[in-house]
Amino acid sequence: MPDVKHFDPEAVLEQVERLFWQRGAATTGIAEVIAVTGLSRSSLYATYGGKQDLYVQALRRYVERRSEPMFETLASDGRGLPAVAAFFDTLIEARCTGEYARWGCMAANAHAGPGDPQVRGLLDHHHGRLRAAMREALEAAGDQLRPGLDLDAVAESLALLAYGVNVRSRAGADPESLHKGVAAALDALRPTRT
Amino acid sequence: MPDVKHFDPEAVLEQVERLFWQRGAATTGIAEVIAVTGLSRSSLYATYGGKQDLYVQALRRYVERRSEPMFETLASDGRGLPAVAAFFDTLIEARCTGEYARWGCMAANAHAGPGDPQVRGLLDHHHGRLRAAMREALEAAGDQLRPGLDLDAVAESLALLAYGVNVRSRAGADPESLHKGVAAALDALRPTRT
DNA sequence: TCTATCCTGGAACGAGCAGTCCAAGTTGAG
DNA sequence: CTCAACTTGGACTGCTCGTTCCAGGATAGA
Repeated sequence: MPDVKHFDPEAVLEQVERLFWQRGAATTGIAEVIAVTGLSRSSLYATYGGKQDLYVQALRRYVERRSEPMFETLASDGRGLPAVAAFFDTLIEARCTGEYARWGCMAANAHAGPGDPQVRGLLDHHHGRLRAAMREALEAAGDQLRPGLDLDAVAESLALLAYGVNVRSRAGADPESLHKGVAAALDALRPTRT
Repeated sequence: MPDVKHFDPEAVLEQVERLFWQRGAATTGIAEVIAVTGLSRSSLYATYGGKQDLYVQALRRYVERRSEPMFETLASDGRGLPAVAAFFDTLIEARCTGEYARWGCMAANAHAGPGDPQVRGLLDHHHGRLRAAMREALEAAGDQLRPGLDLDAVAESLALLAYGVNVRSRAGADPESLHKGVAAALDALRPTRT
């Protein structure tokens, strides 16, 4: 059965992911996808389906291959607040400098689009994973935290803060301001110095 | 000079604002704008220019007429932390229930679009105003706050938090979770109970 | 070598897009 | 009343969109 594809579907999907991540789904045409990936319309539609399917697959890849590793690092770090701080440092660095500067977070960006059910499912999953990882990191913080905190609620607030960082970085926010804001949020969690 | 328009440009602009706010600029066609406003292509293009100009004007109206009043209330309240809490309560209520439920914040949504310079200018202005209002509210908090806080940094962190609320609410986030997250962030600012 | 199968390239399609243009209508000034 | 200025409705244009389709090429098994 000569059914061997002439390209690597995973590698192509990564290119597509980057295109949609940077430019957004609505403002990116199939013609651009073809130009960037180099494959033909037939192969594209045969392999991935239509544009919306393609976008969903790209977003899924982003959540699984880009976000999830960061979440796992955060959850399994074990240092407590320094792990959370490192997470935000890495995030701000990635969002403001280098190859992906001003691309924001593809999942955060996707919130602005139309409310496709598949997309919403991915976004809810993404948020749940972020919050859970944040919560795990906080559980390891012990007495680095002031007493009496509701860790679930704090995890939620830090997850929301991360969305803020992602959103503002896409508009070219000053990384120093972002660092300051994050530092203030984390400082407030620490016990009062005695 | 019979040059009286047959419609109220301001009222039309509000309808356009709501359309772009809810559906986004890229996914809204001029045909929809015409259908909703009831005016003709000629009048639309003669009055507002092309689609991008129209979007910028709608976004400007949103920032000036929707966001700014909330910022002014926050800045001039004078109660301190309760004012900040009330701001977030109102925000979550507006984002999750009623006429504008799941529309998010038009300015936050605009971050996901292409980096148009005019749009970016509006978004930077919007963020600056939010942060400044937050800072003013915090200055009135006095000893409601734990000592030693950097108010600028805290204001930035609360502004970022607001973006998180706006973004997640568009995906239908549970308002209770949002309230919890906000409450945790504000609680952490208070002095340790003695 | 022959054949069945599947992938590939590119032409073609209809729909929808943003934007232009002009004849017709309306209104205040003279 | 007449005219000039301006708005209005809607036909029209050229383009781009996502999607379909098919002839041709490549390949593995018989």
